[in-house]
Amino acid sequence: MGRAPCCDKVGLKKGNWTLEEDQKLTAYINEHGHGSWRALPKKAGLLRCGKSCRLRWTNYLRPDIKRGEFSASEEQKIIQLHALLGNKWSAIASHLPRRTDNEIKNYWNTHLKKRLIKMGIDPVTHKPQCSTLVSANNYRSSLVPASNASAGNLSAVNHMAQWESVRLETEARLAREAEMRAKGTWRPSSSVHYLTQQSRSPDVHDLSSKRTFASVANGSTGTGIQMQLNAASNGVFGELDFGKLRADISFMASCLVKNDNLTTFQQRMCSPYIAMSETELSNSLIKWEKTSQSNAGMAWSDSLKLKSSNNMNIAQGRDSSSCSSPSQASEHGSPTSTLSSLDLVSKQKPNYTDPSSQKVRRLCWHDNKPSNISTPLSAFEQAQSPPSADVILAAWYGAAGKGHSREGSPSPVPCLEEIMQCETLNDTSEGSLLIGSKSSDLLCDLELVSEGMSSSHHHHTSVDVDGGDDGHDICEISYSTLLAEDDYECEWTNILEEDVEAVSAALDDAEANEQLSFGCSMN
DNA sequence: AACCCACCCAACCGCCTTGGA
DNA sequence: GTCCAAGGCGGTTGGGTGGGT
Repeated sequence: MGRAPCCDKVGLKKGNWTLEEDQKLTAYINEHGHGSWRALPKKAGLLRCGKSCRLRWTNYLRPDIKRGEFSASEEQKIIQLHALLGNKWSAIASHLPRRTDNEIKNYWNTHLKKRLIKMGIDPVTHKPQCSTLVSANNYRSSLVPASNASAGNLSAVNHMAQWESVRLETEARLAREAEMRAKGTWRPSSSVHYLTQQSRSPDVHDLSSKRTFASVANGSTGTGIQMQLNAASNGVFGELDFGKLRADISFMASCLVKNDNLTTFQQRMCSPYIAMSETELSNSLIKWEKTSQSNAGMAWSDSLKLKSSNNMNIAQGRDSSSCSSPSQASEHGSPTSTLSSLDLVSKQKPNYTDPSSQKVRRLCWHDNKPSNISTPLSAFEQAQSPPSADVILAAWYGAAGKGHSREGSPSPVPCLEEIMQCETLNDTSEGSLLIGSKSSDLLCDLELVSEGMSSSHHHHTSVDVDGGDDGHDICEISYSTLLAEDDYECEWTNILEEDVEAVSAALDDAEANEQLSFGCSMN
């Protein structure tokens, strides 16, 4: 038995809509809203089925839809999104404001698909159908800004797609979680691994007193990052299994080097501001790796229990990010740079959601920059874009390798924080930092909720991991600014109580069973 | 002018999902 | 848990259109 029709179609009109019908439908919806689509045609005096009315409205008559030619950037976006999502037209449409899924679908089928085929690109896989290098390059340049295109290769596109996919999934996840939190139904992952009580530093505040906490560290074996954030009342950060972190970053970097994916990495990280060549960066990282072995035993065999001394007096609403220079940051209480460390240069961020209250933080080498990483400081001082991959990698390495780099800070955690916050450099109020790794079980679903750097904004940072098709896992640190402060406060409260309970219990269990250990080996 | 053909895209079809009873 | 209505979604259709012969 076939499916029953959506409505009784006897006597109903089909085919193209007339102007009169459009006017009737528009007038009715403007006055009454659409309500039940099934009932609408009768009420509106139309001899159409409800479904037909709905489609006509959503795809054509709705006032908030944009019609007409697609811009180059829209085309580029459609191709990118199609590479990630396939024929998920509604999902694609959700990233193209005011465009309907139907319109995008049609445009794809009639224009873009053919264009790709002409270029020798399989429109399904987005990979070259044959070795038509010129066409493939054209394809790449249609996806990658010109400033980047020269440095990349086609694999960059695929990786970008994977990364973008992760980002989209993370966005969706965060949205889901936010919704759950708003409903008070959110719970941390059941497979949470926490640090043992013993591993916590005395200077880390007791969890139960934390103002800010929302951490899910989905523990697994191997090379992942395990973090626990015991957010102090005056800021963020607590403990981190830096042995694993370092091992993972090290592994990641070697994979990147081995697999010739640094270009991809650079592109995704920093676009036009790539100060080092791929070879230069590879060599630097390898060299650094060798030279760092000597102190690795000490620096990485211990679980570093950390409290950020770079917590920027958040409780007082101050932080170094609101300073216009490192020296000012220092005056505001942030520690000064000592070793070959990172420091922050804050600059006013253009086009920010709230320019008056937001500052841009930029990572740069302040002094004693590692000699084997030739990052020209001026390039970053002048740049109006996120720092390049070498700086970020160097930041991780610098942080990891030196153990710590700041006076008064026993740990590199501040550097991690800086890396996260560096994402505020993005042109929008949200962004992400992505790190690839070849470990198949790279873990980590960490979420940090902290009070924002300014009094009027809260920042939401998370780390997520997902697997790429090519065997690489991708760790994403995403960042967003939540502007709906009231909602956020509500969410915040909900999280706090639940998490304190959950984490306390987890800590107790861990302590009792000695399930968790830190100071993982480096291999 | 008439015909053919390829192309475009609005609209349709049918399956799937969701949410309420 | 089941049923069902409503809406969402993606694949496909077919009428309109324009260019070529």
